[in-house]
Amino acid sequence: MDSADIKLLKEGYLLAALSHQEFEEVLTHAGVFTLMQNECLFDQGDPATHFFFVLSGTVKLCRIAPSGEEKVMDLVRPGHYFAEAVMFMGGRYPVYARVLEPTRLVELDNKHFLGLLRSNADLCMRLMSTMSQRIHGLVNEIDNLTLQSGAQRVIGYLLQQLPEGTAPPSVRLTVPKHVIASRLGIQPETLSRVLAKLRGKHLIDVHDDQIVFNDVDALRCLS
Amino acid sequence: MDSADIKLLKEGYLLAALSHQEFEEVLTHAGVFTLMQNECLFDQGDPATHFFFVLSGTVKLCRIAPSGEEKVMDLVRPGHYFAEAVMFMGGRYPVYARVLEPTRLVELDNKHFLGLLRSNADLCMRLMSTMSQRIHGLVNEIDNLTLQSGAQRVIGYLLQQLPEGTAPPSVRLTVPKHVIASRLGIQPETLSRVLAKLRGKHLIDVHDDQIVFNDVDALRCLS
DNA sequence: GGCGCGCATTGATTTAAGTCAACCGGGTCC
DNA sequence: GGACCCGGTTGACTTAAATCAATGCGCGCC
Repeated sequence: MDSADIKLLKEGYLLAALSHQEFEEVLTHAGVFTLMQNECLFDQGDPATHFFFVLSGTVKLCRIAPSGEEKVMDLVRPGHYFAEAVMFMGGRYPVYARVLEPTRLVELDNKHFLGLLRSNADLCMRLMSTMSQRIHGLVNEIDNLTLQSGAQRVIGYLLQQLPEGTAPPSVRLTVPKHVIASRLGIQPETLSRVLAKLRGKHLIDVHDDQIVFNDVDALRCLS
Repeated sequence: MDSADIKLLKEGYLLAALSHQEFEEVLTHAGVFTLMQNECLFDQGDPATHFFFVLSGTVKLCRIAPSGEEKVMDLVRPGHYFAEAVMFMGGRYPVYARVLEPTRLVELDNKHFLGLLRSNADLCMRLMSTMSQRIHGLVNEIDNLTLQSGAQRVIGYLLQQLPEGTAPPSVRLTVPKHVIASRLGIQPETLSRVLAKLRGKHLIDVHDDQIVFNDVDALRCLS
């Protein structure tokens, strides 16, 4: 773990609650490692012993239906945690985790971290805050899935990816399109058609994984 | 608040972490009141100042789409909390709350409770545990919405309502059917048709809000 | 180069669920 | 009693999205 990594981890919202000494202690209980493209971190149902922080790369969290098809529940990017809530459900990961590209991760030991939580109210507050945000995100997700059309979800997703103040406004899709489709709860074909339609209306231009927005406001009011 | 109420509240998982003295103090900051059928507790977007515990009755938590249609996010029954995660999102309720029948509630003051959390690690642990369960529930919900058919969701819901070891196995729908439909993300007509179909296959019998299961195992393997 | 493979796109078709409309039975109110 | 409303059911029809199938394209590999 180089100094940039440590900086990223330390500045992540959660651990900012720790004193220098506590942070050092966390490091002694933390593992750092790299997974290669498509490697699996844990399977749905595996005993949950750690939670994770992404240093670089992308992690895909999925559910699999009995029928075999999979639904991407979340895509985790550098600077974010995942599976930290599982720590309290005592048991098993409710999703499986796989990386989409070479990905470097920090793993934090649940047992040790629970001990730390007992002695640090600030840390508790921060963890509760992140969990609460996650809940809010999931509620929004359900809202989207039940009250919005596929096209609206696509537009919402694109706008969400849009960084602040770029001109011309554009996004780069960093994950394969079929993964985005699953993330949005639609089929790849449907995603393709939605993008084609938006292109037809000259609201966006698509060049491979690069999407240029011609009229952000118009898109906003469609979502 | 009579002694049965106090017992229910005290035995609810969350507050069991409190000493007798702490519990008494919580009571001094807690309000108890009754809402009549269809009364609104808070609106989506209202500033969140309290969270709640249901003593009796049923609370409906909803989102409203721009189009005006609503999606029931959750139905909260006696012995359970709601809106406790909102406490950390600083701000506003992400759903609106309305009661389906005369309902008695305990309201707990966010500010005071946050203070209590700072001084009581056990309480933190319990709250994190309930939040984590909520997350798990929401993940399952998304799974259901994206990977299962409407019929499967109906069956799953019915089985979930089924109490342990009743013979003959049956459930009583305590909320109007159109509310259940919205809860499941389908239209009332669809719910009606699914039930009719199950009835046609002699898997269940329906008499108004009473549903008798003729073959629980067959239903289980359909869900 | 030629071959195969995976991903994306496009078209044709199917299907699950939504929409629209009619009807029924139970409750309430005049 | 009759008029009304509300919730649920059922039927006819529409529609959004899934499915199936064909094609194209980039890429690695022998």
